[in-house]
Amino acid sequence: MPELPEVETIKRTLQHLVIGKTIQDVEILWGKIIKRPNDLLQFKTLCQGQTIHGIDRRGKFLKFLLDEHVLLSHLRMEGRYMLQKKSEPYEKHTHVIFSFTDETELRYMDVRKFGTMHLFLKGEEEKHEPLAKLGVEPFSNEFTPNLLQTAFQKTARTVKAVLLDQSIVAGLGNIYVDEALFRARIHPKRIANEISGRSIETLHQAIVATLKEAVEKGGSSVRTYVNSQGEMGMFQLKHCVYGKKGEPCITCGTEIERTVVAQRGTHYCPQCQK
DNA sequence: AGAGCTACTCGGTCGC
DNA sequence: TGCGACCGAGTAGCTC
Repeated sequence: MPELPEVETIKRTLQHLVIGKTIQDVEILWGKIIKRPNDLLQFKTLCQGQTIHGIDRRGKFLKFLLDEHVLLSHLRMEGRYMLQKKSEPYEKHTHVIFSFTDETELRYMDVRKFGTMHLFLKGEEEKHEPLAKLGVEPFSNEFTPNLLQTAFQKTARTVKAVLLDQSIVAGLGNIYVDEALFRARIHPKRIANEISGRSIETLHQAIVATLKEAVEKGGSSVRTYVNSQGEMGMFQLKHCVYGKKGEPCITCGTEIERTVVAQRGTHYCPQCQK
């Protein structure tokens, strides 16, 4: 489940692999991945001949910077990119193939077929869905305890639901919300507008620290997730609560519990998190 | 009006 | 072995 640290890791890996390459052709084996433009032939035609000049990240979206266009790619749960030789056979679940003018091609694979791609003219992408309503980047100066406080004050949703809301902070997902809440010792079901300013400050620090450590470790490898060079991220070794149901809390030894909050499986320590 | 739900997209996995 | 429930990110569309 690529969240910000995994997408950041993939971005850095892909930068080394595809910057400077020119797209010769695009093959689309599962059309529903392409959300914009509507017409698949138009998507192909617009990509053809364009060179990849850079790769950015916004929230959990990858941004491929082309000559005239920007290609947004969201991996959802299990999307992956692989740079492979054209001569290599397609692996299972390969859905979109960007073949370059050299002997290689960038292949998008996705077991769940949930991933999306949007193509925009440069500068247009921030004005439309899916980026238009995206919240602040957690590593930017805009992400402050004050911003969290303002968002928390005006809602009776659970703190977990608010942190998963991409229109407030972009890039947090199920794993890192659980980990950040554990670090901040806040129960995931706490109501956002009932959390003290001091706790919000702790939570803010916990979010930034958790994400920074995860990026340094190359993200988490959950299920089949592998970055585009085939390496496994190592942050899952650092998980304190996610996927640890029944295991002792590293702080107090109490068994980690699993519940459902905001329609998501949620792991927490019933002793430490209040 | 706007906040906050639910349905929907998929297929591997798991439990019965 | 077969079948249905489940999971989950983001958004459309619904309800209250």
